[in-house]
Amino acid sequence: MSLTHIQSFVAVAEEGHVGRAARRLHLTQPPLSRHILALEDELGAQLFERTPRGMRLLPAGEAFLQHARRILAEVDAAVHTVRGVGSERSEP
Amino acid sequence: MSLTHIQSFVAVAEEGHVGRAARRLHLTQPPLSRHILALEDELGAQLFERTPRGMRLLPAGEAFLQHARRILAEVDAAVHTVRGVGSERSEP
DNA sequence: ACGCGTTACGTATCACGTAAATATC
DNA sequence: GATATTTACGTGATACGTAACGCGT
Repeated sequence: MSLTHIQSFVAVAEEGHVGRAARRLHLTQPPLSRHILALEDELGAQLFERTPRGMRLLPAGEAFLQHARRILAEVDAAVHTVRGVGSERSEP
Repeated sequence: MSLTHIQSFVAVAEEGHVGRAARRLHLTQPPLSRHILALEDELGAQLFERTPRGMRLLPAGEAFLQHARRILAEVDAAVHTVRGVGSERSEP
């Protein structure tokens, strides 16, 4: 499991479409599709239903989405916090 | 930034020692040391003070540690949740 | 036939481990 | 000189993109 895979998952979940998500992430479809397959394989559960129109979240996917968003938010918070603390050298 | 780097950081923070953390992670020192350096580079802040006895957390490192633990806990929760939901196929 | 996701495959990048270097006591 | 981290360097694994495929409408 990697943060990249999680970001990919969230993008596909939000777009409901691998192609659009790929463009949003500045990536091509195949690697993005592989991210999702790797996640599903690692979790041992199908996260999306493949329809002719795109990708629909399954219950397991909805559950994962909530955690995925919190993970990414926490990573963001970590970065901002450290950058804040890190710049506290000598106050101007 | 990767989950591996974050795990490495937590291990070093807890052990205060790259060598011990490396053994705990079943890894050698060099890659582990590089994980920390990569994190510090990416965050633009020094996380540890290098002493002859090992590694001591700096304020920025302490701040990051809290977030790091929450990230890893959230990842764990995500995995367990999905595995739980995923096994709800047809109840036995 | 079209639009979607996936698989095949070749190449560039990344990440490891062994070995050597650097630094502090 | 011993113990700690870090850099050098060679090799195996990863991950991308292009192209070809499979499937349903």
